[in-house]
Amino acid sequence: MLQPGSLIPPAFYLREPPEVARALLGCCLWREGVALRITEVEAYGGPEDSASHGRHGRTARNAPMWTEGGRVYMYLCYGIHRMLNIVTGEPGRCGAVLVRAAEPVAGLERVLGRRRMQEARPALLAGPGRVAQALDLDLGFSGQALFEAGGLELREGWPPMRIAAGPRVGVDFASPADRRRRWRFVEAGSPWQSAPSLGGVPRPRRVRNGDRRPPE
DNA sequence: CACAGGATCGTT
DNA sequence: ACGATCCTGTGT
Repeated sequence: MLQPGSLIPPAFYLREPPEVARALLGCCLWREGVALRITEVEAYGGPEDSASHGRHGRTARNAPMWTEGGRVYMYLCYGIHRMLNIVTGEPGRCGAVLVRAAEPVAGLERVLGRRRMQEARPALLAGPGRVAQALDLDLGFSGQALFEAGGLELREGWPPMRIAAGPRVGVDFASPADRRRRWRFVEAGSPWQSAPSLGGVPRPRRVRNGDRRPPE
């Protein structure tokens, strides 16, 4: 039987988003017997980060990004998917980390049911929409404190051996500099990550026409 | 008040 | 490659 690690204290979150993002790898999200070990994250900053929801200043939707670190910011993406973000920094500062992939460590049956899958393959939890679905999170979780027991919690897990960094996914609308910023972090070598893969685990490529070479 | 488009995913 | 699906942010 797996023991929950200890709750992560508020001070953990009081750093810049990329630092918190790296530290989140290996930590476990717990809710109602389900535990997911975080394997992929992305850092987002304040108004100075043109890829961030904070880029236009504080609004009704993104207000949780300005709250104290360790709280949740949920939003709806493409009208369909719910995204789990972990707020960073002091109150009044804007920053958050998007949880993009995880590895199941407890409550697998319930996760399989929510994801409508028969067995645990990487697609079970590879992608931010899938992570939120596996934890059955909705927008009402915005504002929840991860450092308080009950509801959704963040607890200690097993840190990665090595971390790989790359550019963030799905931010083509941002400035060239912010697009290039390497604020996506994954556990190197983990199969539990979304596409495109980082850190030396080539995802099986679907090739259209026999033995055509992939572009450089 | 209209409208464009998005920190995605599953299927074709 | 595409459609789903809804609400935010911006402009008039």
